[in-house]
Amino acid sequence: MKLVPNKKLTRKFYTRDVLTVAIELLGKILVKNEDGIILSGKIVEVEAYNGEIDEAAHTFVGKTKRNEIMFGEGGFFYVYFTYGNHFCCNVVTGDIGKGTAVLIRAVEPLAGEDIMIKNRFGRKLKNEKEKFNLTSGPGKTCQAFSITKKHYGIDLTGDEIYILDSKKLKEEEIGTSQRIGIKKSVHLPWRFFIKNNQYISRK
DNA sequence: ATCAAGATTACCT
DNA sequence: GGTAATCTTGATA
Repeated sequence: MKLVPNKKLTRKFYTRDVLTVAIELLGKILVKNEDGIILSGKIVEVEAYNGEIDEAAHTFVGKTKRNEIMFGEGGFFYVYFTYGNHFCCNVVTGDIGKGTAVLIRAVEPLAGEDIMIKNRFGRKLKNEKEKFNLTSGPGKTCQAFSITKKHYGIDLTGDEIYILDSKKLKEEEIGTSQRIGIKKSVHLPWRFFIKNNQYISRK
């Protein structure tokens, strides 16, 4: 797919197969622009979820109030709350009715890193090592970006939360593994990450 | 109305 | 390496 560097990804990008979108989202730039505060990060780790064949997907059981947005058109934001503490954010993919989405598991901070530090720790960094604990997981990323239920259903082709294009990664730069933290459909190799990146959640 | 599980994280040994 | 914390959601009655 032909795309222009540093331009916002369009609806067409998102309304494709979930695995294709998941892999191509690596290296792209997640941007949040709210109340004049701009936060951004390079996407370095994702997971694909497909309710049609994947028991771990929230959409596997059919439509509920929580997963409704995942059954809509691609290019919308699916945010959910889990384990009593954490939000996780996803990019809905495919056509209406598919129930597929990509979980953003980790990013590498770009703009607004100082604000992310404040959002995560409420203080300054204690050491250099702590820097890599900023956004190295789905819950951490949402906390750093102040992403909550309030952002459920946002249109990613809009101006509040969106994703910028970037140069396509080479195949050898991308790693694949089983997904993390699930108990069903564990075998599916649907986690994708940028090899040797310091911000991925696990080796 | 009640209950069990969960796409996690931080902290412990 | 292991596990407690914490509460929304979805299922069952």
